[in-house]
Amino acid sequence: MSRLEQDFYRRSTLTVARELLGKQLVRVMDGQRISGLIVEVEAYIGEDDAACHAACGRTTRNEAMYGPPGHAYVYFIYGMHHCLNVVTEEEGFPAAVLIRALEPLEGLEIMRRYRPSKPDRELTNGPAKLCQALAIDRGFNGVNLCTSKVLFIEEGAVAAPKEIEASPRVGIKADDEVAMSIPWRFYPQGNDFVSR
DNA sequence: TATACGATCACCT
DNA sequence: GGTGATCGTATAC
Repeated sequence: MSRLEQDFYRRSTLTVARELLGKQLVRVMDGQRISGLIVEVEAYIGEDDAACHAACGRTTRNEAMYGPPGHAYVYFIYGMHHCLNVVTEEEGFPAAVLIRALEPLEGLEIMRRYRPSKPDRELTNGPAKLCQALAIDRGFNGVNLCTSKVLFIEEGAVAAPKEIEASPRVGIKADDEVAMSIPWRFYPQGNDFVSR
């Protein structure tokens, strides 16, 4: 299966977000593949996007978003959770796609070990859950997904979904009418592994 | 140095 | 449907 090249990420964030659906996120641990199909994403684009971490300008936290496309942006939130993003567009422009949910494919037994006493459906159906299942933490911030041996994205094993739903993003401030009304969350119609 | 809060989850009712 | 956990980061003093 071929890995996505940097040119894939160096495009409009909305295009990258839609096309990431159906691709395969792969984590390699001790020579073992842990992977899943990407089934839910959200786009965060530029300093004008109030919901984007870069809305307040460049800081040490969101540094990776300003970096070259195809790199990971991993941040820590709520004192206990990690979330994984993929940096898009040209270097210097802050934009990224948040990976919100996966459909588990390989390494299920390892995911279950990291998420004890959880049914398979809840292994990776949320941004912090999938990081837990794949053992992704801030150490992966800035990793180049085009060259890394332990974290990357491949062409999906199945055809890209045809029917894509778009809706407002989750978890952003309710009083921000503009950010709330932009439908930049994408997922395949009727997929069982999308978060709620 | 101190404080407030967040792109969430799990568990309670 | 509501709330507590828990801490890095940004911002203010």
